Amino acid sequence: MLLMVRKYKESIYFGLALAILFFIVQWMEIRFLLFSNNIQIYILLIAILCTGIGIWIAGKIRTPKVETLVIEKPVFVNATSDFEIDHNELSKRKISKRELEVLHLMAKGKSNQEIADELFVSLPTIKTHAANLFEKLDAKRRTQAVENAKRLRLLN
Amino acid sequence: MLLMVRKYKESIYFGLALAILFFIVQWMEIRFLLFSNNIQIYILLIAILCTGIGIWIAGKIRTPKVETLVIEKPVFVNATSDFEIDHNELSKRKISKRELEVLHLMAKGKSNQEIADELFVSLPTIKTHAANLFEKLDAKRRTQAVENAKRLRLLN
DNA sequence: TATAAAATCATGCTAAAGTATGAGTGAACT
DNA sequence: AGTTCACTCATACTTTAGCATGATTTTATA
Repeated sequence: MLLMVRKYKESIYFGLALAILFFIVQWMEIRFLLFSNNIQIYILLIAILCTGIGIWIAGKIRTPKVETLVIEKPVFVNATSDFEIDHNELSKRKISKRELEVLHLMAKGKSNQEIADELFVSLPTIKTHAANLFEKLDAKRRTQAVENAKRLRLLN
Repeated sequence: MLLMVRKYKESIYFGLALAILFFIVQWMEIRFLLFSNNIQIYILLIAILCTGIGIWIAGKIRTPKVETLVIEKPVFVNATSDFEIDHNELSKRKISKRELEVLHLMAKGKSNQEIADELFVSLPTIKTHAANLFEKLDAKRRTQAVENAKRLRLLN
């Protein structure tokens, strides 16, 4: 309960402010201080007041514009400097030789057409290989496939 | 004159909005649609509306209070080659901070739409950044851009 | 306070990527 | 001989990427 009060503090304040406003309105009506024939001015005051409240609320609830600075912290994991492909991961994911070949060329930034030309096969073939790779690497796009493959040590 | 309009654009908009609001009020009064005996509900609507407007205005006129958030990103490297970003290459190619940000997300395998969502900007904006990046990295495709960036030590 | 640079957004377009589905071929294995 | 599997190709389709161009707005800076 108390936690909820804290969490929605601003909203509750706003509600309270509105409630108080209405008591004032009521009171003014009763006292005949309300210039009912000139309601515009009255509404103007409400409008300006509430706009002010809105600005105040915004100031309270606004999230500060965060500027992210990424600091790369090196973590030494493995003293061997030379890359070695993870054959275990390869067979676990049932990635074929041809698919790996396509993956390599994809990682080099080649287009499907370029890969097809390089491997002397047709464009649809490369697309099939690519689709199979995405499936096997849990990727939706080639960039993601390459990224995942590097993470899994299938590429360097 | 025109400059003033520009400078106080938000205020002018607010004034105009208020004016329109009053015309509506006037019109409702004329039409007898205004529930004058149940004015509280009416005022409630005005109050909520204007609070919303206030929040909107605050969002527009707020000074960007930047707060730097430092994220330590663990980078797995082998002992021989620890990665360090080549700031020289960055400035030589005039790659801006925002562009580098986009490049990082591209390297993670995100789509333009995902990048746009993550950075709270529109899709065309990301496309522009991407196009500029390709130009600056001598790349034709995003995969190639990422590959080149890694080669130039702008990414790891 | 002008000016330049960076960042944003839009639109209309073409090219490429990706999806879904089906199907043929040849090698390897039992 | 039959089965499995990698590899190949195709067609039709949808989505995303990328290009060109121009404009506005922010932000930094001289």
